Amino acid sequence: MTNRGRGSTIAAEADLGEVVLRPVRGHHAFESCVEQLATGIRLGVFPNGSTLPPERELAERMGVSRTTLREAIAALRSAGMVKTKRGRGGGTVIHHTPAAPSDSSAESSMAGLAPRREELLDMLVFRRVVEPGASFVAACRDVTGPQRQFLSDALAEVSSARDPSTHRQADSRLHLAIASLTGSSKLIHAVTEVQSDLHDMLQAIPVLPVNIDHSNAQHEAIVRAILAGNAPRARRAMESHCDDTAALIRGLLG
Amino acid sequence: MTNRGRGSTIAAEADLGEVVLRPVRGHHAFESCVEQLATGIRLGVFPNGSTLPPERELAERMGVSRTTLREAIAALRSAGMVKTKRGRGGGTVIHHTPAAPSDSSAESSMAGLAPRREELLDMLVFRRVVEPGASFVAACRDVTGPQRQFLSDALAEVSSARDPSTHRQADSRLHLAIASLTGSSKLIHAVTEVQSDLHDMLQAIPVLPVNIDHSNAQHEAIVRAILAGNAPRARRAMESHCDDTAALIRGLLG
DNA sequence: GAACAAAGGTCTAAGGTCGAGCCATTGACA
DNA sequence: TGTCAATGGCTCGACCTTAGACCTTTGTTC
Repeated sequence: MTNRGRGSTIAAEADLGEVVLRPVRGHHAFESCVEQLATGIRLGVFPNGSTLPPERELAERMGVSRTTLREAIAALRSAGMVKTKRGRGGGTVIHHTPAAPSDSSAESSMAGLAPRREELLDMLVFRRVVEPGASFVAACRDVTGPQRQFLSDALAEVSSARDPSTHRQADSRLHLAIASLTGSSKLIHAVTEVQSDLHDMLQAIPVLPVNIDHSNAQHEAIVRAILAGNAPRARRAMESHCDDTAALIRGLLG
Repeated sequence: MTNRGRGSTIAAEADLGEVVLRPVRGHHAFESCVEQLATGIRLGVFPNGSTLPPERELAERMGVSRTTLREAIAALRSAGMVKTKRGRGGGTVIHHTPAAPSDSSAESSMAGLAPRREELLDMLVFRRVVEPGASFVAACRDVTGPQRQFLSDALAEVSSARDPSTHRQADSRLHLAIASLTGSSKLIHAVTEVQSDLHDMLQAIPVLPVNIDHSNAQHEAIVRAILAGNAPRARRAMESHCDDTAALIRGLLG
């Protein structure tokens, strides 16, 4: 496209123009807000019963007008994900609704994700780079006392989670906790995106107890390596973890 | 923020809400278009004298209305970066303007980047994850004949670049070429962003011939490892390369 | 030279988004 | 109990963005 047989003597690089240009923004501001907040809620970043920041503050942090943010919140409210109370001490309260039990057939559950197949496969590649990278960086950091506690708590929550839904959330939180230790907002964002897609997929498939046990063992290895400051081992452990999840998902996506 | 002492029994995770929420979109569509196109031009993705895709097609690929895209192009035109010709066979032609020679003092050149200091340091962390990751993935891929040629050509261009400006562009193109071998649009985008920031910095500092020689040697090692399909070595080589550039830049940013 | 095709140039109506101000409700505190 | 502060609820005008249709220019082809 960049070169169409005239004007340029360079042909080989033409492909770069193809791959570098990308949609300037996926959706409208409203949709992005809904998605970001809903993701935060589903991933358990905002625990059940907790309160969102005030609208004015949230709007500013999300770089969006209060009008738009309010529409997004209204959407969440009509979806039953939050409840709003006015007045001082009021606010928007997270109200986790138990995930509607999908029909237990893996194929039909994954069917809804079929249109996003390419995107999701791409995500798995991207994840295999950023999550191990984040583990590596986290292990290089001087992790302070409270942060060690934060990480250990997140690990304990995953291990002790009873039902699949709770486990899913705790899993996401652990991965986000690791990313947050890096202190890099770009890395954190990359992991958040990845976890959001991953969440969609893993919630759509029945995860066996055997998978969960295996996953928990890997989580422990990752956290141990990070706390020990052993960056290469942290990365390798996370790589194995990503590879195993990816294999499971690729198998189902075909 | 997420929890303010009431409503939630969980306090430790409150931080996640802080770090996960992020601006929904950096700028308006118009600004993003300008930035993306200008970046493509500066990085040499669109070689001098080449023609942009037709407006209608470009608009669609960038997910933006033709009106908006046209405004962006008008901005580039008034900045002297492109020239437009009407009629069949016409189009928007890239017109590289020689970079305005900055005053040769490194401190004063970097001064303009001071407001972005945090962002740029973050970028170096992110880069150290995504570029080695991209090299790793690229080396895992079955690189076809034309792709091998593409990569080799990009390498040759960097090595043979005469002036600093040409070298900068060829360098960016090589890194983008490696990323494009992964076939992952998320990875490509991550590398594009990183290279854009990097470009701003490296153009602001005087790069010594000694640095360029060193850099060229590293580039060759990276490309060799990728062509040989040696993923771990490709990653290690790219890590060294990133570390060296980062050390140079961190030193100047303070 | 005439017709066509491929580009950029222009216009309009409809809707999204913003920012800013003001209102309404509620709990905290003097 | 009365006042205040913090919070969500609402409205309005300005601007940005979109989608589509139509115009103009220009090279190609017959």
